[in-house]
Amino acid sequence: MLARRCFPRHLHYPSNGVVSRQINVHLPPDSNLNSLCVNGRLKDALFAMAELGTEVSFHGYDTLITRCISLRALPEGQRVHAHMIKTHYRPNVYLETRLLIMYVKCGSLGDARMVLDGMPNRSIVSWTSMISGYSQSGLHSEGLELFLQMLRTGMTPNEFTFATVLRSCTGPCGLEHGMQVHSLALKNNFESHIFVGSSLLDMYAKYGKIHEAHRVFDMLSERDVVSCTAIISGYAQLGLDDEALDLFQKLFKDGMECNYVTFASLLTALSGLAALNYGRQVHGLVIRREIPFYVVLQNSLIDMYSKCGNLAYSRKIFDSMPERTTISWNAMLVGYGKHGLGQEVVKLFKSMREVKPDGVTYMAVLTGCSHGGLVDEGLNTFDCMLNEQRVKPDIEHYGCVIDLLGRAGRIEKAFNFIIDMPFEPTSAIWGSLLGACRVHANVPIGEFVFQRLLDLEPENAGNYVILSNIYANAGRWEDVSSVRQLMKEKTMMKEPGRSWINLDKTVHTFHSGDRTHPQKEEINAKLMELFVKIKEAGYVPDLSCVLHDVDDEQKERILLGHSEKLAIAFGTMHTSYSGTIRIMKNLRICVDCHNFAKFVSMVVPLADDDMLCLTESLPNISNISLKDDHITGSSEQKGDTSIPDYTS
DNA sequence: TTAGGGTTAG
Repeated sequence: MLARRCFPRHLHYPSNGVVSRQINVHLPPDSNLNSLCVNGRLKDALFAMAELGTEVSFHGYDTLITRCISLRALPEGQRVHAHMIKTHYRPNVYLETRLLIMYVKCGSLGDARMVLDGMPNRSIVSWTSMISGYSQSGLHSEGLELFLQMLRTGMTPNEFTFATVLRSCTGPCGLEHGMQVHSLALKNNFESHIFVGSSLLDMYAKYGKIHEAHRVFDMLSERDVVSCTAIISGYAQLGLDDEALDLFQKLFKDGMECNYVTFASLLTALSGLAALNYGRQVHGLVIRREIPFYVVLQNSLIDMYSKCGNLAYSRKIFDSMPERTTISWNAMLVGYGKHGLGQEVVKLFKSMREVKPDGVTYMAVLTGCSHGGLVDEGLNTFDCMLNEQRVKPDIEHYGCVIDLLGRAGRIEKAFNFIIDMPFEPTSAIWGSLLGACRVHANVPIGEFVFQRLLDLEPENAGNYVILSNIYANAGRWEDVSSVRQLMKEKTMMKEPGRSWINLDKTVHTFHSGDRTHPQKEEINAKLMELFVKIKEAGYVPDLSCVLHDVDDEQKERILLGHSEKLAIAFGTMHTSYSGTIRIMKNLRICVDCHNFAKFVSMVVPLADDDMLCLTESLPNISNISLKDDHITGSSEQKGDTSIPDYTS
């Protein structure tokens, strides 16, 4: 078009008797490089480049490098770079930066750094691209070091640089560095920039500074799906699940945009809350909004259903996945392990072919074996880990083996394993063995372990309680008194046991021996009714769970007052017997309450539907909708379109 | 030309 406009009008249309002049259009010699690249003929373009020799222009090189970047074509990119050197072409800052970016995108950081180091002049884009390369490869200290080097040259970072370098603020000194970068961002007026702010709040959340993270979030000049997801995820990753859910509901009401990452993060919070109803509705929302079921989201769903007690549904999702990552397998293995299905853990692990196990996989298998009582399988797995040497066991893996041996009653073997392991034992390791000493009544090792724990965490009341438990179990009531006296002197208080149940949007909390609930008489009557029924079914109270020197009748009474039993009795009073009673606890359940719950499940009849649900296919949950500021199920739907629940 | 959020374990 431009060339045409340059020609005088009279030369375009020769009139009769006038001989037209021959027009020669002078295109640059490398003009065909662009069309070759655009048409996907990179190899031909490179051949043309070689033929052209020194006649390749700035635009020609730019076209070639851009194509190499988009194709992540490293060898081809190297040929372009080599051609520049061979023909003594002197690229400008822009073109050298493009070369650097090509190496970064192709994962060749060493070459990228050589380009940067050889640049006589560098732009902010050159620096930022190199820092970004380091940050994306997890080379955080290199990224930070380069950032400092950049500052020393007097270069001022821009919003891209801040958003990038904040990702490198991780590890032991990351918070300190991050706060310094934050100061600099403030000075340059970038704190409220949406990309910089999102990185900042994410950095603070990852260090547990959730208030600072939220403050940055509130300061943002605008909000988008990434910044909203980052703050929700920040709460969820810290285990502040209620807060994550509340914030999601608020932002959702305000019209926040959601994508698969938002829902994956939200599902993490719902898993922590064991909030199956919300989890189901999020699943429904994902379907209704036609959010793509990327692997990350499916992994979150597997985890949510298993943590909410709906393991069969996790497996349905797992089996339906067209593609699985190691995390998908880990989530499923963890699910089986948490449900005590050790055999399933081992079976699934053995069938794991499509992806390689990682450290989390081994943790899941070892804990699964530990909870399922599969000692030999667990030890074999650990040996396998040592032999293969692909994943190096860390102290947590050793901890799992100690737990495995301890739970199985092999206390001395567990003790020797601790002594021989290549790590300094932590309080968690000794704590695991102390728990095993309580279960398997090993007083001498228990006393030794308690002394080690006294050195490591003298203020942990739980260790004193377990030791007193060990003494109580051995009938050494004087020692029990001594330990309790020691606790009193140190003014230690064990966190009291507490259970709660969510009924009709109200949370009912019970403490041990609670007599404060308005329905205490009915609860007590129901408790006695259940007690009689389960005793007939074979339940025998486990009096060893009582740590007081009282007679057996008194021990039974104390056991019956445990908060979870009160919550169970209350649940059966108000929940249809065909439904699930879901109780949350702040502490681990005692053995007697565990047995109590199992027997109650046996004597309280389930409706046939619950049993049938196990074999049902994925139900249609597209009718589930969001109403007002709460996520609720639609009351207008016909038939049962909810995801079935078979956890009772 | 350069940038931000994500799933499993403990």
